[in-house]
Amino acid sequence: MPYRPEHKQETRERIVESARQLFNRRGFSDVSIDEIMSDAGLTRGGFYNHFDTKDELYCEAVAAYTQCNPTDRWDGVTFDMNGSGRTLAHELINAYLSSEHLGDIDGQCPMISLPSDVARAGPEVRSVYQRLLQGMGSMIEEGLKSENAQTRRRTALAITALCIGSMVVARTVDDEEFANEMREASRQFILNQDVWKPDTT
Amino acid sequence: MPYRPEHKQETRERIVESARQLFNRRGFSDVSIDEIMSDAGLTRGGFYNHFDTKDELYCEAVAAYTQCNPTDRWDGVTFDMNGSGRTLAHELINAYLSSEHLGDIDGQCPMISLPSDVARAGPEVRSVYQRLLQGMGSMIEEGLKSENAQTRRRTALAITALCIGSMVVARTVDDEEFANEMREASRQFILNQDVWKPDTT
DNA sequence: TGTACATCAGTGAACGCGCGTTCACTGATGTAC
DNA sequence: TGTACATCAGTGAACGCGCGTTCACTGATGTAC
Repeated sequence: MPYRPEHKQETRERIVESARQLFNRRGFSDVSIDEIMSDAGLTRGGFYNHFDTKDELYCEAVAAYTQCNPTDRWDGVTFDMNGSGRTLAHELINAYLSSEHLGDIDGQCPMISLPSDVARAGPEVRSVYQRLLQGMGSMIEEGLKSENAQTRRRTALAITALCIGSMVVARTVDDEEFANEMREASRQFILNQDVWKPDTT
Repeated sequence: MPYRPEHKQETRERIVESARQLFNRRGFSDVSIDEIMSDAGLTRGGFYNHFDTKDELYCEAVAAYTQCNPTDRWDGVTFDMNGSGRTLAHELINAYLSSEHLGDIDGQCPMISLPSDVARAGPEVRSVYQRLLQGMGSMIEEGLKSENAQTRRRTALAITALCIGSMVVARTVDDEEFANEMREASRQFILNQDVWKPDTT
């Protein structure tokens, strides 16, 4: 056994992390395997020791985001309201719609950076993406005051779409001021809705 | 003068229209000039009689959508509520968030099909895109009841982000039922807001 | 503790292919007579 | 009305390049003795 058993796994994770960041920045098609491998401190040829095809890496890179707890990921960027009675849903929304998250292209949620790419991708990637989406929807739903279940679910879906949509749109424009106006308008709009659990307002 | 003076312009428009549809379907990078030209009934070489680079065509293809009146474009898919007191904003939202618009990949608004591509594109494309965005925001703002101007503008921006976002997200998932749930939940959420001009409810 | 060895993660040259772009040409067309 | 011609939109072979993928190899490593 020439290398420690964890060695190969660690290299693989390094490749996935490089890929995730590069895909976030420039999409799937415009990033080459050469670039990913060299970003991970390796050379082209080794890639196929770890993956069968570039598509397989694409799935893993999108899934990689799911595997971290979202609160871990956004811990550094939550607003300073800790210790208050706010729900997880509020923390999530404030962090998700923060200017830090908008600027953090490498660390950004792939639902913001990759929706068009995923819409054209194969069923594996798309189902990974849908799981992310439903996870976010569930977290938001938990913060809503209890009316009938269908209303809650629908409201949660709409708010999820608004969180993602405003950030997607904000990322497309060059005009940074307009981008932040869009982001902040959406954040206020969501928080001002009369749908949240009473202890969160 | 070997051809009618409009001849070249017509060919050019045919190329732009083919490009717009193919980009909508598969994005900028994954569509080749060969495909576009052959879709327009032409061959590769002629492309450079009309455009200097592929990027120039990209700008025109996104802009092409702006040049039609949005109400013209969506006329065929508006809900059957004509003659009622509904505002243009309501018509727009119902058409934009219709299942017809979700399914019409070729004719779909480029803000839905291309946000990730545009986020990575050059400043020309991005500014064309921003104009589309602001146009939609203005149309929605006209349907809002008059409070102070800033509140109106912010509300309009959030609703714009939700219209686009829910459709972007709905397009990414394979599960058609979930996609339509997302779309319909967002549509209801928007129309149920207590922000619209009284004559529209 | 020191050495010889088998393993396999990583290397880098090479492949075939499709791309954006170029260019010498062709032939359909409107015009001049 | 008929013909000869100049124009230029459109053709298709060719280019150089970068891509995803393959493969014979190398050399760092943990293990056996």
